[in-house]
Amino acid sequence: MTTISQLARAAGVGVETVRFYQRRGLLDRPAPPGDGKVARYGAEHAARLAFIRSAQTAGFTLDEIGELLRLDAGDDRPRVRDLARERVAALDKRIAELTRARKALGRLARECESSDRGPCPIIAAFAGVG
Amino acid sequence: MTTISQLARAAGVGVETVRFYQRRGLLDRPAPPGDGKVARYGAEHAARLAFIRSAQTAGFTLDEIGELLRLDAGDDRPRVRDLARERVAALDKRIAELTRARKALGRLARECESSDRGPCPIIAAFAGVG
DNA sequence: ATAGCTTGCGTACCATGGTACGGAGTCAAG
DNA sequence: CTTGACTCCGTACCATGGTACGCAAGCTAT
Repeated sequence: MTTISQLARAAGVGVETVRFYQRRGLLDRPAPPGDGKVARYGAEHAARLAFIRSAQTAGFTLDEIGELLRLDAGDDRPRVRDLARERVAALDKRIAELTRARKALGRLARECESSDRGPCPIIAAFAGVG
Repeated sequence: MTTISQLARAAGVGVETVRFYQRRGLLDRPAPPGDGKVARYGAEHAARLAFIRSAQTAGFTLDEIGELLRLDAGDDRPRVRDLARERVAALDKRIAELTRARKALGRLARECESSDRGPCPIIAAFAGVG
């Protein structure tokens, strides 16, 4: 049983971030304290927080993570798979976009470095000249 | 010489977006109209707008694009190259992150699909069980 | 000439994921 | 018994890239 700041430190996030997740409905607020006046957090809170951070690194948005958490209780595996497939497709799309941008820019940077004569190829490309 | 809405349509953006770029200082406002009362935009505005959209697809932020536009006037090619290299590095980093996420999630999705027995591997992974 | 569409302008709002601040309460140590 | 550290809570603010709204003035078609 820990306090909010210990919970946050253990997960590598800020106290404000924990509260933010609570407001978002991703993380329970612990039961109001009975006699002691500071609420205590337990292992289930730490696990939930770890889940959120894990899912985040897999590219899920907080809204999607909220849905995954609700799904965690039930057993709607087809829905979980749909979410995962959607996310994989979105990741593939984004990776392809970034890869295109990276190649184009890398090429321009090499061209620019290869000579200082004439207009800068990078600027020229954006200006539609090249 | 066109109106703002024609300029926007030609570039495939909304009128509000053109105004947004003007407020950001990326795009000039045309000279106040003399006798006719509607301001007219010329080829240089269209070119500037195209530049912005181009640089955006290369992954530059609007702030960086502002700097590129200022650099376009001068000839500080080393600075342009620095910006391009920074952007390439950032793109590489982001691509690597997304690729990691994509692989992990793709693997989990396949595992989940291969069997409906036991807990869902996707949820289990996020929960730290697997 | 009058309705209705654009223009120009400022301001407010959207999503996304946080971060910061102010104020009140509680707790332990000096 | 006061200081400092921490908690709780709401609300406001940050960056990023727009989108929408409201209003007045001018343009155009009937």
